[in-house]
Amino acid sequence: MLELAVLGLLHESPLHGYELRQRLKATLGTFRAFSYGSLYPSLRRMRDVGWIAEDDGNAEVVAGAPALTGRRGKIVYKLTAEGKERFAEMLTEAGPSAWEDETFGVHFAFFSRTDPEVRVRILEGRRSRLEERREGVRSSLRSTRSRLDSYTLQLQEHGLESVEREVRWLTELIETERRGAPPQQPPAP
Amino acid sequence: MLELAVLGLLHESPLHGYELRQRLKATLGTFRAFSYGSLYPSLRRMRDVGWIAEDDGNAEVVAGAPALTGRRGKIVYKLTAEGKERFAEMLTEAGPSAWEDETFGVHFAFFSRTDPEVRVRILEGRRSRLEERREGVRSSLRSTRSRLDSYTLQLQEHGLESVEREVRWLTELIETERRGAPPQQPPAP
DNA sequence: ACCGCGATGTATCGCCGTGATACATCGGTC
DNA sequence: GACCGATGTATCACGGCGATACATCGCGGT
Repeated sequence: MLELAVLGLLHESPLHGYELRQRLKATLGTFRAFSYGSLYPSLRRMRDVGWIAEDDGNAEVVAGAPALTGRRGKIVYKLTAEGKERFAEMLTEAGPSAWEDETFGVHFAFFSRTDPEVRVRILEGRRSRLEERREGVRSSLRSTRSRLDSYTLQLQEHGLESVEREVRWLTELIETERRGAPPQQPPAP
Repeated sequence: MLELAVLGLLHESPLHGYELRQRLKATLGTFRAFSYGSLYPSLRRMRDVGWIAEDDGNAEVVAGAPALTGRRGKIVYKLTAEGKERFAEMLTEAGPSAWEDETFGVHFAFFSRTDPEVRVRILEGRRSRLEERREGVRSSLRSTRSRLDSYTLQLQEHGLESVEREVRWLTELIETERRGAPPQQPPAP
């Protein structure tokens, strides 16, 4: 989850923790935050298993004073070969884990590096997931509508509309995918 | 959070765990699930601090065989006086904790038992929370739009529209509240 | 020249909720 | 009379969150 996101961002360029978090926010947007409380431990774990490494760049600078003062500089991470492999693997996995609430957004964010067939499968998986949920809400609403106070009803209906909207969005995306060209890409003249 | 929800549901009628979870799903809808993994421990804690109690109803039945077989029946919980107090207190708290993502839905679900002024304050708090987020996304979008691939862009814009929709919904609710009558309630003739 | 302050930067900790799993009972159906 | 899905209670490892701590940097104000 977080790991996939980190791998994906580091795939573009080496980054340090703070930057990583900014990019996370900018890339995932409203969808998910990811606090430092999960980011730093995650970075440590990924470093320990060797998917990422500290990129000390060119450490040709003075080697005396900094050490004495306990000076702590930025810690820049970059992908290792293993990390790249792992990232590629993760992008081909189109199982349920790819279309759950928490996961889908991250997978989607890296769709431009995902195989077209996998993309469609994930989008469809996500859609049926939401369709199930929609039916659940609908039937629950049918059977309990009269018993609910107006606020609860309001909440239910707002939720239902959100899901419906999401389904429409996915349907459009799927059609676009099927049509061949991902968003814009006019055929060569 | 879960505690508020449980208190609110038990306020209507005594329930056992399984039922509680069904009601949770039906009441909160798409908004939040709450698994047994949090429900049962929470019930235990709330019982320990005395907000709820096991309602053994009329235990006038046979007292022999069941005990011998280690028979485990339903465990029905009901609110204690303390629990009712605590619930009332929670409903008057209109702080940031009431309009965060995870919390808002639960508070909203019990609006019919919440003071009108508190309702408006929570709705407004929620709205400004979302407006902040919206501005964040917008400015991040303004400054990075050109650098984003079409999928990331798609995700951003979908997220932005979701937030905008939510804000509109809240604005309508606030206006309805201000107009006096919570959804339906004609003034006495 | 100095102070303060907000942004940058790394890190930890307790809390809460999830999803998987286990296990037992009950009411039907074939 | 055997099976099965719904009902019912419970636990555990795991992941992420929010608060918090602390240090540095660059900047504007006086």
